[in-house]
Amino acid sequence: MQRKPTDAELEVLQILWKHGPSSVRHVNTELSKNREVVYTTTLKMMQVMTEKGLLQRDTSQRTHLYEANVSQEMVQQSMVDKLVDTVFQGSTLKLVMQALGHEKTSSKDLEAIKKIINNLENDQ
Amino acid sequence: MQRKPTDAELEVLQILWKHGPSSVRHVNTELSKNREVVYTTTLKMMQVMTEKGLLQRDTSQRTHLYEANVSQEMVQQSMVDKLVDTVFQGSTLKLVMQALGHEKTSSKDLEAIKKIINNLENDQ
DNA sequence: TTGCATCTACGATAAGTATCGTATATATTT
DNA sequence: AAATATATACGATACTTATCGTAGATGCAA
Repeated sequence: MQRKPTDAELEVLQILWKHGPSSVRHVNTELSKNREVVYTTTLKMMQVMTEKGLLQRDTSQRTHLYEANVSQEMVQQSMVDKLVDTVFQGSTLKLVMQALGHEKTSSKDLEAIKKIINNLENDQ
Repeated sequence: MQRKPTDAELEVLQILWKHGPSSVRHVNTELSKNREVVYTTTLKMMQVMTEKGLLQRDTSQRTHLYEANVSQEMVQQSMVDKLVDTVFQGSTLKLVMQALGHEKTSSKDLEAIKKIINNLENDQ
């Protein structure tokens, strides 16, 4: 895969995953809901991300349309893998324990997780 | 908290968490098991980490002793929180699903997680 | 006590990240 | 058509990260 996305790049990806192909203007407007960003900063970032292969763009119109060129699932997985690797000694169990132990997870969510575990166990 | 540790800094922290207060020489030797690092690179990094507050050091001897100034649990938690925030839309459930769904988790581990969930449920 | 080994301090550098200003082209409005 | 708004392109800059070389101090061994 390409180099892992930076934090700022992840913000852009989130927006594109959610909204699909978008103009720089749109992404910038969305970003601006959280923090102050100048338009050309967003533009430049998206251009760089395109060079890196994280995005692809349609330049057939004056207003270019960008879309994510990596799937959310792949990025999620590679970031989880990396986290497990670097701070949980390779143990997914430790990660899950830490995640569940601290966060206030709803009982509905806990049930959902149990269901997943049961499915996994039946698969084996 | 202080700024989040970089990847290279995490490697150093891992070693200090595992071995306790250590000399630069020791950390460098450990790091060198994975990749090539020049001694002064490790030294410089640990000096910078000390400035950042990630480490503290005892300079009473010629060979300084460094130890982690942040706990493994806190770093783990803040990294999990951040991951949940930036790529799982704030949903711990999604993170856990992704982690369990992909990794081949042993049935012993799965049982352990179920036990944790049961404990959490009883607490509520 | 002279020389070798080992330590810290410090500066330089290269690469990557994030930010923004200016220039220029293209629409749109008046 | 002229003025205004909106796009992209591109370069400059400041910061951070990672890396390493050199210098100088300190300890130890021959």
